[in-house]
Amino acid sequence: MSGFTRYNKILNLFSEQRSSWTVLEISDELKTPSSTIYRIVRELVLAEFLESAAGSYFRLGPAIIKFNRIINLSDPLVKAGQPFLKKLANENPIESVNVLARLYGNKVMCVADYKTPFFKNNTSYHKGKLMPLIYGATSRAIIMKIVGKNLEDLLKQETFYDDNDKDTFFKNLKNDNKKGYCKTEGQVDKGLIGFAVPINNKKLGIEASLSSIFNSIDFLPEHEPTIYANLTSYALLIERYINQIFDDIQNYHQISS
Amino acid sequence: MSGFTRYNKILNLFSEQRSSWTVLEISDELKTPSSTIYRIVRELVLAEFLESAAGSYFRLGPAIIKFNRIINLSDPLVKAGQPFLKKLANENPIESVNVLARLYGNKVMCVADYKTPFFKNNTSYHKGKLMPLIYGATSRAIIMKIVGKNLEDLLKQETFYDDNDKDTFFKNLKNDNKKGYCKTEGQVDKGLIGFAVPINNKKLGIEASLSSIFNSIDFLPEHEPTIYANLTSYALLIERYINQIFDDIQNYHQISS
DNA sequence: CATATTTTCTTGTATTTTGATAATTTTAGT
DNA sequence: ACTAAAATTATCAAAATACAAGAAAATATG
Repeated sequence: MSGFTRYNKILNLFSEQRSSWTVLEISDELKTPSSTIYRIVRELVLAEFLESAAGSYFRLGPAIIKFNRIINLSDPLVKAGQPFLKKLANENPIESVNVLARLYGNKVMCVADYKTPFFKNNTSYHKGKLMPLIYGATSRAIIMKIVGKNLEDLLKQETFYDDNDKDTFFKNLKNDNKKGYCKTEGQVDKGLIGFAVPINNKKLGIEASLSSIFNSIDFLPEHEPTIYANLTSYALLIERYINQIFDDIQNYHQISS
Repeated sequence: MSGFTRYNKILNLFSEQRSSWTVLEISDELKTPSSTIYRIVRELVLAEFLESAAGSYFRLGPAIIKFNRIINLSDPLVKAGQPFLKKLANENPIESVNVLARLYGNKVMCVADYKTPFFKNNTSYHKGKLMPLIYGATSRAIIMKIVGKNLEDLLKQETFYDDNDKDTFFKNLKNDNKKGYCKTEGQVDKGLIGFAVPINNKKLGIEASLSSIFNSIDFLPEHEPTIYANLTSYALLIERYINQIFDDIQNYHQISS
C-alpha cells in the first residue's frame, strides 16, 4: 500500500451498510498492523475526512460535506440540471422521480434527483447512489452514446447471462439510439418504469442522462409521447445551459489570468 | 509536505470561489514542482476525488458525492434531524429557513436545511457551508453549552473588536444559556433574524443546534413564544431520536461481533 | 481508584516520495 | 493530415518518510 491508496482503502471501508469502524476492525480487515492504522486514521481525522464517534468508532467526517457543497455549487452538470428537475417533474402527467445521472468509472451515479411529493415507492435513485451500468433506462441512455473501443472497455467488466442476452442488449441499445430515448421496466426496481434521454457535452467531457421514473401502475401508454417530449426538451435546455456555464468559466479564467 | 497533507492541500484549493485548477496553477500556488503535482493529481483522479474537466482543468470528483451520500444515510445527527426540519418549518408562524448545524473544528457547519417554498431572501445557511463561530444564533446556541478550557481553546482563534465587545459577547452567552435559546439579528445576513436552541449528546460527542431564520420584516414580537416553543420541542425530539439511533448502532455492533 | 482499553511514541530499517530532466502523448490551429 | 505547442507520463538517484513492534502514556470503565 502506498500513495493515496492507503488512505483511500480506509475511506472506502465506510459504506451504506457499515458506516462506522474501529481502528482494530480496520486493522483486521486490511491485514495491517494497528499502529499503522492509528497513524493513518489520525491523519484523516486531522483533515476531517474522518471523525471519531462514540465507543472508539470512527465515521466519515465533515470535510466530505464541505467538498460536496462546493461540487453542488460548481459542477456544470449539477448546476445546469438541478434547477430543471422540479420543472420537469411538474410537467409529467403522473407522479415521478426525476434523475440526473452520469458516468462514474464503470458505474453510473445519480448526481441530482427530484421526487414529486406524493410519489409512493422508494426508488434506488438517490443522489450519490451508484447504479448498475447495463440495467435501467438511466444508465442505458448514457451508454447508448458511447461507441467503439470506449464502449468495449466500459463493458469489459460486465457479465451477461449468455450470448443471447448480450445480443439482445446490443440490439436494444442500437434501437434506443435510433429512437433517441430509452425505456425499461423493472430492471432496477420492481414495479417501476423508467424513461431516459442522453445528455452530452464533448468539450466538458460530460456523459450523462436525464430520466423520469414512474410507478408501473400509474403509467398508461398515452402518457409516453408527453414524457418523451418533456425529457427531450429539458435535456436540450440543460445541454444549452451547460454550454453557457462553460463559456462563463472560460471567460473567468481568461480575465483572471 | 508529507502524508495525507500533500493530498489535502491540493483538495483544499478547490473552493466555492475557485472550483477548477490546472496542474500548473496548483504547482504555482503550492510552490511545488509540476512533475510532483502531476503525480499526486493523477492519484486523486484515479481515486475519483478529482476529475479532469475541459481545458486541462481539474475539479472535485464523484467520490465526494458518493461519500456524502453515506454520511446522509448514516450520520446520527443528519439522520435524526433531517426529517423534522420540514415539520418545524410548517409549524412556524411565518416563512423560514430551518437549519441543523454542528461544530466543525473551530467553525460551525450547517449539515441539513429546509427552506419554506416562499421564503424570499437567500441566506448563508446551506448544507455544507461553514459559518463564523461567534456570530449568528445558530453558532451561538452551540457554543453556549461549551464551558471552561474547551470554550477557551475554541475561541482562541477569534478576534473581538475590543475588550468591551468581548465582555458583551460572554455576557450574552451566559444570558442565552439561562434563557435556553439564542436570538440574533443581522449578524450573518442583513435583514434576517435567527433563533436557535442547542442540541447535545455527550455519548455521541454531538455539539449542535437547531435554528429557524426569518426575514426581519415578516417578524413580529408576538411570534417569539411560538418560535421558541417549536424549536425547543423539536430539539428534544431530535435528541431523543439520536439516542435511539445510538442504541441501534450499539445493538448492531454487539450482534455482528 | 484500579484495571482494561485505546492511543501515541520510539527506533532502526525498508520503502516511498521527490524533483530535474527526458520522452511521450494529446491538443489546437492551420 | 501536419505541425507546433501544451499537457502528461516516465526515469532514477537522493532525500524524506512510512513502517512494524513493542513500550509508554492517556483515556475510558466499572
